[in-house]
Amino acid sequence: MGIKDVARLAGVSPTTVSRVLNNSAKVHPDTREAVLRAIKESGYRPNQIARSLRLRRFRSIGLIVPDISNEFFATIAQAIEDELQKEGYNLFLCNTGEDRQRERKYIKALLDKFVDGIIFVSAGFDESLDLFQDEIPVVAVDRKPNMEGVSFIDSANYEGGYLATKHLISNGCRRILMIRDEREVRPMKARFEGYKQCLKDYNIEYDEELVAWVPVDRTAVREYLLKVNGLLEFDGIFAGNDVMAISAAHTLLKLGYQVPEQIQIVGFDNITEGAYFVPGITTIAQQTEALGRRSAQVLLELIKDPERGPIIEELPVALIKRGSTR
Amino acid sequence: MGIKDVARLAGVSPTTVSRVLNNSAKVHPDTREAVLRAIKESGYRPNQIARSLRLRRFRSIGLIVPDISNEFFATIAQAIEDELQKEGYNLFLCNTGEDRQRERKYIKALLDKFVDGIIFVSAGFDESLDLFQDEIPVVAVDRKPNMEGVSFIDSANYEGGYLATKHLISNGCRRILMIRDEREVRPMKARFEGYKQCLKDYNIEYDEELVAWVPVDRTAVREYLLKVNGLLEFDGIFAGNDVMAISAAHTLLKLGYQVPEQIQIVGFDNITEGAYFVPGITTIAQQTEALGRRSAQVLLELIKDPERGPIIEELPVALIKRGSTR
DNA sequence: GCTTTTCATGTTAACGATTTCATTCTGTGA
DNA sequence: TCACAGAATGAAATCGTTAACATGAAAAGC
Repeated sequence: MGIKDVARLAGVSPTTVSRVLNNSAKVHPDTREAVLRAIKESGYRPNQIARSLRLRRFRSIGLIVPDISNEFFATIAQAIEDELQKEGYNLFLCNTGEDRQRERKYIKALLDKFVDGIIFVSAGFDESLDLFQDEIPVVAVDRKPNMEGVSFIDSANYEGGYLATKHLISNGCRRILMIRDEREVRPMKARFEGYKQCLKDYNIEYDEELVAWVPVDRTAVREYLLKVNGLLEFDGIFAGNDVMAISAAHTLLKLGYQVPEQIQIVGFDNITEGAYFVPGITTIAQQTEALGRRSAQVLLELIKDPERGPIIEELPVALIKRGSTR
Repeated sequence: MGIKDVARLAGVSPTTVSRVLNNSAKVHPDTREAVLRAIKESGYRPNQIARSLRLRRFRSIGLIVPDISNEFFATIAQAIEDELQKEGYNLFLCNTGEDRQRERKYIKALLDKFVDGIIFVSAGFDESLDLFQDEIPVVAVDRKPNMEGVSFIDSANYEGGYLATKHLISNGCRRILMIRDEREVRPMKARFEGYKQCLKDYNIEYDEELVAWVPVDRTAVREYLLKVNGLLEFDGIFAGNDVMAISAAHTLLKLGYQVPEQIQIVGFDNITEGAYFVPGITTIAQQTEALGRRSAQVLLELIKDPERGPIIEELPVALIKRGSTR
C-alpha cells in the first residue's frame, strides 16, 4: 500500500496525496479531507526510504562517541536523543572505543546513509574531520577539533581546573597532585592549564613530580598510587575526572589514609557514583545534560539554515562540595 | 557520481557494476578489474538509500532501551553495537525513559525506516509487541514478553535471587530484607521468587514486612530506609540491583550502622560502582556484555534465516563476594 | 555442421516518494 | 463575450539502485 493506492482510494493523483502529507501546496479542503480519510482507512504510512532518496536527507543524525558505557557520554547521548526525537529525528549511535580507524569507517557509513547531520565526540578528531568537508552539518562536543569553522559545544574546563585547585589551596593544601589523562585531549589540557595558572596565582611552585600522566582507567590510577606510595608526598589531589578521583580515594582508603583529614580530593564531571561514594567526592560539575541538549539544538539549527556560520558555546561549571574535601 | 557514471567510465552497463559490487553473478575477471578500477578512480560510494529502497532493508537495526544512562543498559548497547558493526550494520538508539507511548512511536518510526530487525528491552512490552506482527525479526532482552514465538535472551535471575539469599543465610542472616522494584517486571519477579524459595528451603519464614516495594531509584531507597529506621529489624539486605544496594549501604553507613558487621548487603548486576564502593558490594554478576553480544548475534541469525523459530537463551550468573558481606 | 547449453553482459522495469511543468476550471474585469 | 489571472489538480520525470528477462557469442554435444 503505497501512495498510489491511497490516491486511488481517495480518487486523486499521488501528487495530491503528497501535497496533503507535506503541506507543500494548496489543496481544496474537500479533497484534503478525502485524502486524509483514505490515509486513515488504509493505515498508510509513507515509506521514509523512498522519501529520502528523493530529498537526499533521512531525518536521522549520527552520534559518534568514544565510550557509551561511560556515564558522561551516556548522559550526553540520552539528552541528544531526547531532543532529536521531539523533532522526529532518529539517532544512529556509533561507539568508537577511541579507535580512529573505526571513527573514519563510521563517518563514511553515516554519509552513505544520508544522515542530516553528525554530532561528534572524537577520539582523535583532527584528521577525521576532513572526511566530511562541507557535505553536512557537524557539531563537535567536549573535544575541540583542530579546525576552523566547526560548531563546538563544551564546558568551561579551564575555569573548572582553576576552581578545583583554588578550593584545595584555600583548604590548606600546598602539595597538590594532579592526576590527568596521559593523552593530550583538549578538555584535559584545559583543566591542567587551569591547575597550573591557579598554583601560579597563589605563589605555589609548579612541581612536575606532582603530575601523574596516566590512562583514564581505574586500574592505572591505583597502580600509580601504589607505586608512589611512601615516596611522594602530597596533601591534595585534583583528578581530571571523577572516575579517577574515585579510584584514587578507593586506593588511599585501602592504604589506610584518611580522606579528607590527611588527603583531600577533588574530581571533575559530577557523576552519580561520586555522590554515593563514602566520603562523597567533591567535584566540578559540568552541565552534562545541557551539553547534549544544546549540541542537538545547534545541529538542528544548522540543518535548518545551512548558511549559518559555526556556533560556539561554552557552558559554565560549578564546584560541588562534598566529604572528600574539608 | 552514481553507478551510471562508474559504468560509463568502465565501459559497461550499470548492471555489471552492481554485479561486481554485490558479487551477485559471475563477471569476467577482466571486466571486474575494469569496474574496480573505475570505482577507485571515481571514488564512487553506493547510495545506501537507493539500495534500500530496492531491497526493502536498510542494514540497520533498532535498539529500544528504557534508560541508556544506566550502566547496565549502556553496556548492553555497547556490546550490541560492536557486534553489529562487524557485520556492517548500524544501530538506531531509542531511549524510551520507560514511557510506553514513546515506545510505540519508536517502533513505528523504525519500521518506517526499514530497519532489518529490532532489539527490545521493554518498558511495558506486552502490548507494544503486536505492533510488529511478523513484519520483522525481533529479539527481547532482559525483560520477557508475554508472548509466544519471540526470541529472548536473559540471565538466570531466579537462580541469582536464590544464590544471593543463600549466601546471606549461610553467613548467619535470619531476617533478610528484600528491596525490590515495585513494578512487576519479569527479571525482578524472578529474583524475588528465588529469594522466597531459598527462605523456604532453609526453613526461614517469609515475612511480608521484610519486602520493600520501591521505585528503582536511589532516593526512594534512602527514603524507605529512613522511614523504617528503628522500626524494622533486619540483619541482611538483598537488593534487586546494585544501584539500590549502593544506596542502601550509603544510607546505612550515614545512619551509623556497620556494614557488614551489623548488616550484610548483596546486590545484583555487578556494576563497576559496586566494586569501588567502600566496602565493596557483594553482588550477583550478570554477564552483561554477553547478554548484548548474544542478542545481536541471535538477531543477525534471524535476519539471515527468517524461517528460523524463536531462539531462547538464559545466561548463567555468579556470586561475587566483596566486603559488604562476611 | 547444426542444435543446444552455458557464459557474459545489456535493457528495462521496478522500488515509492517528490517536483516541475502542463492542464483544466472558475471567476473577474474590460 | 472574451481574455486572462489564479486556483486546483494531474502527468511524467527523477532520485540511484537491483532483478527479471533478453540477447549474443562461444562452447559443447550429436
